[in-house]
Amino acid sequence: METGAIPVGEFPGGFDLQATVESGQTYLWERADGEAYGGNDCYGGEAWYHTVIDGEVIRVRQTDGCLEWESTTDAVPYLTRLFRLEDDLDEIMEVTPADALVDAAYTAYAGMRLVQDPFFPCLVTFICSAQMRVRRIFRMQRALAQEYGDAVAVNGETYYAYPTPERLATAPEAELRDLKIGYRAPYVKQTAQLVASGELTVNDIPTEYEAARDALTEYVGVGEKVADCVCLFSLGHLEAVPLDTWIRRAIHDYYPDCDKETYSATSRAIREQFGSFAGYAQTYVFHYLRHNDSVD
DNA sequence: ATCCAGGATGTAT
DNA sequence: ATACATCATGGA
Repeated sequence: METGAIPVGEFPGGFDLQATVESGQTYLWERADGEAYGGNDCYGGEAWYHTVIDGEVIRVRQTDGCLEWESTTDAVPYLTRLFRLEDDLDEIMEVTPADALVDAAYTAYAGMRLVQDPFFPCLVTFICSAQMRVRRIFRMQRALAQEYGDAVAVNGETYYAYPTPERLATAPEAELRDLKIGYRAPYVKQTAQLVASGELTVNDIPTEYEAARDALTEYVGVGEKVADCVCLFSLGHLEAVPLDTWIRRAIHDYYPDCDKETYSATSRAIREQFGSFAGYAQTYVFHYLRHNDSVD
């Protein structure tokens, strides 16, 4: 295992590993000390997290201003991309209008960054997220990885990669349902088939934001909200604002002028208010509201 | 027991 | 285009 430490405290806006990987924007990192995701506290200030990407294991933890890592490869380029370490948080917060709610969220989770997840895992995790609590989404992804992901053994530990499109495309629907995916099982299978067959891959998704969101809804189980999650958490469209139940409620209560009849109209209104980094504000507010309510 | 969770789909209007 | 029932599962 190679090891290293990235002095993230020196980056504009800093970095908060726990908030970044436990805020419900990515479901691809597992905390080594067990299942505390989505909870109100979490005692995980210096916990290790791990993921598998491109067949490589990456473990990270945060200790006083440093992002420590150990990996089967040089993790720095991966971490820089996956955690968007080059985003200038100070600049982003400066150009994003901060009212009382957004400002409170920024303050509470200073250093939280958006992630940039790999496309297919992000797509499937958010298909699974429909009508599901955050903690259960983590469990579903872990079950999928253990059942269908390639195993990587390092230092006596076994890690599981996220399943490939080919593997999920050929999995019997009944098996997927056994993993407690519920009615999303056929969505996952059919979407995996679209990707595995080459019929609709990430290369077919337009680069422009709204066009990308529309194209993503051609996958099965992907509506406007899930498409926005993929736009924001994988494709780097930082203006995307997924309108889930929490954010809809916040818009209704705090920004009634943006509360329009249709998804796309509300989306446009909220983006006009918060600008090209509206997705950052969305993710902070989502985490802030859900965390303070501490439902799961 | 009843309601709800980071919603989407199929069908009827 | 819009309205509605339906879809699993677990936790409050």
